[in-house]
Amino acid sequence: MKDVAARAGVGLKTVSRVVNEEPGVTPDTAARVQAAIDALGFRRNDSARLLRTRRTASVGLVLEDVADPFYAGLSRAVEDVARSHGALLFTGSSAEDPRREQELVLAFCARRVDGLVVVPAGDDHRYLTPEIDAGVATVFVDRPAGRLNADVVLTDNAGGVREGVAHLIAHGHRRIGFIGDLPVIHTAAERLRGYREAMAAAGLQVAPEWYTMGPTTPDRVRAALASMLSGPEPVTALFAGNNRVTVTAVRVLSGQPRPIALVGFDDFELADLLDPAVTVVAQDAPGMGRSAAQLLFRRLDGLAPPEPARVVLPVRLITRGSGELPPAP
Amino acid sequence: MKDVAARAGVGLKTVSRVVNEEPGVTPDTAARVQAAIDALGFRRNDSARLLRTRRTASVGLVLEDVADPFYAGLSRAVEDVARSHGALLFTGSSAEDPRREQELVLAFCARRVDGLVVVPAGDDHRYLTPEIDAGVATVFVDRPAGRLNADVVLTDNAGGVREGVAHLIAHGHRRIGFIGDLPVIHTAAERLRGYREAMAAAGLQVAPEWYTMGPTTPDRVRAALASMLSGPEPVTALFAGNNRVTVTAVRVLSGQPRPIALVGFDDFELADLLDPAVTVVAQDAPGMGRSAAQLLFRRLDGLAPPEPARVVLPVRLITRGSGELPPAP
DNA sequence: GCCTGTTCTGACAACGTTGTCCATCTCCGG
DNA sequence: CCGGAGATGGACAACGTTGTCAGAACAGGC
Repeated sequence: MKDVAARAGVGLKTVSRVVNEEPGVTPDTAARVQAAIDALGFRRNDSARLLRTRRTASVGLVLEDVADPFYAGLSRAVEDVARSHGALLFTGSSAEDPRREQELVLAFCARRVDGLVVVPAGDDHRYLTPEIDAGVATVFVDRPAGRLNADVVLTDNAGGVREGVAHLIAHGHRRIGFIGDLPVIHTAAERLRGYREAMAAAGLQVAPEWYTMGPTTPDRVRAALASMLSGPEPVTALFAGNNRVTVTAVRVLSGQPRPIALVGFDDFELADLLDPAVTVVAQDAPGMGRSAAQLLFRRLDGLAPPEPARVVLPVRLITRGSGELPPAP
Repeated sequence: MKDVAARAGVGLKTVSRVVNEEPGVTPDTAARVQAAIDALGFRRNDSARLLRTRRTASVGLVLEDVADPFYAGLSRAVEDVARSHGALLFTGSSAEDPRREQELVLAFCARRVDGLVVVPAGDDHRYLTPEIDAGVATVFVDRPAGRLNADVVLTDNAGGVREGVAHLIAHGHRRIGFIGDLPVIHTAAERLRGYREAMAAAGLQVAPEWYTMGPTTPDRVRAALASMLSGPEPVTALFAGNNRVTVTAVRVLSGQPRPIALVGFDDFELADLLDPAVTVVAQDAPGMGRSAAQLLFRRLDGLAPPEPARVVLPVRLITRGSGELPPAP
């Protein structure tokens, strides 16, 4: 910038004014400065600029795994909102590891991001208190923060499962299985709650071998399903607690002699092309990302009330066939 | 930092030394400084640090759409490599719009990222020359840069299609259709070339109505397919030029009286569960991301030879059934 | 006691911008 | 011709770090 000023024969500040299109520069000198800029190939250093202005125009996004289609959609929505506010996006995957999440979050804070959108892993986010007090706007998505009262955008997990399970009950099922993710994951616990509530609301007892919570690896899901389908009181229908469970369940059930009804949480591509097509409780990933990001920027612009907001997005039951199979005799 | 120094009764530089774990500080003073840091909740400002050291420890990733599963996998791989080198990742989606790509790239450069991984949109990337000359390491992925000789990591698109089409020919097909993306997209053009070469190699003529290039919206794919399947010489097999085409083709073909053989470029989840299961030419998205990022960091560490590298990753034909259907009589 | 070398420590000037404030210049009305 | 307003331009000090260098403190050898 100094070089540009020298070449154009003006002061440093004048160059700054031209670069920022501030008023108070005659067209004549502006042109001279512009020529010098072009000649020297000058590019403003935004790092320095942002150091001075104390706004970095960037936000950090921490989620479980960018490669997961659900988070990929969420991520894109956050990006779009950020762009519309002129901000750039730092992204990082926590892989469901609280330490890695903390590392990422603190790295973002050290870079002085204006705000943070976080899909929290782990159950204790008090480490964020000093950062939030220091002014980093923070919005949690998909799950609430642990031991911290902060903005959060959620899906109606329990309600969605209730609806899905009620759907199975309405089609005559009484013995319904549930396979969920690790119980420490908030969404997984909520979904289990929805399952229990729906069964209770219909006056149905839940046998302990009908539900199981744990890692959603294909092997474990396969084993869990096998044990639900054998025994004296085999289930006639299954509610799959997430995407990965649903896919594995479809694989296992397609090799099953009796048809087993299935409803899955979270929609996925091609669900309608399978045989039978898979009924799902669909959540709106881009919608969650959008809400979270919008809330974040409202905070940054000082347009949100001081107390933490809690947004719960509705889900939608998409009936496609697999949930409408009658119970095998 | 000044406050910390004052509170600990030491000089500014000593605090800096403690924070950076530089040698030459007595344990005694180090402890005093640390206490002051904790008391004041001090966090080093990395923006300022990086302004001074002239290394931002961050790289920019520009791709078409983070929400696309292919790029999501690529993105995650880049992130992992970046993390292992202690760098943070800026992400942005170009939506296949050259102007938006340029905006993103220049914004990243203005932030002085150390390097750039770009899935190029458009056909002219000369705007990057000054940035590259200024020292921003740049690696292109999936497609080469337009009018610019730079590092690039590609998939063997033409070879993959040749293999897929040869597979169809081996199963007795002679009239094979091809539906590809916009011809300005390098990968689309390469795949068309592969199709032509495979047909020519087998001594087969290609009727003009057997192939078509354009936007891969469901409507257009549907229309293209309809016209290939009608007429005096209907195709008996189809090669789908990408993911989205394959999915639409599966939808259309499932409603078709005669079975039509199908091979798609790029694998997708559940391809094995469809009926018939879909044969694909699989490319390795994480592998591409990894290669590109590794190449980038080798450049940054000065370990790569000066001339631009060109890496071509192999593809893999995964036979599942849809490509083995015999031609309808 | 003095010199030498070895630790430590801190002042100071960068890094590349922008905000503040003052100096100049031009133009107009009185 | 003068005073003042309004435009234009530039000097300087931040922003929060780190690299350089020189000084202070301390020990050891003669």
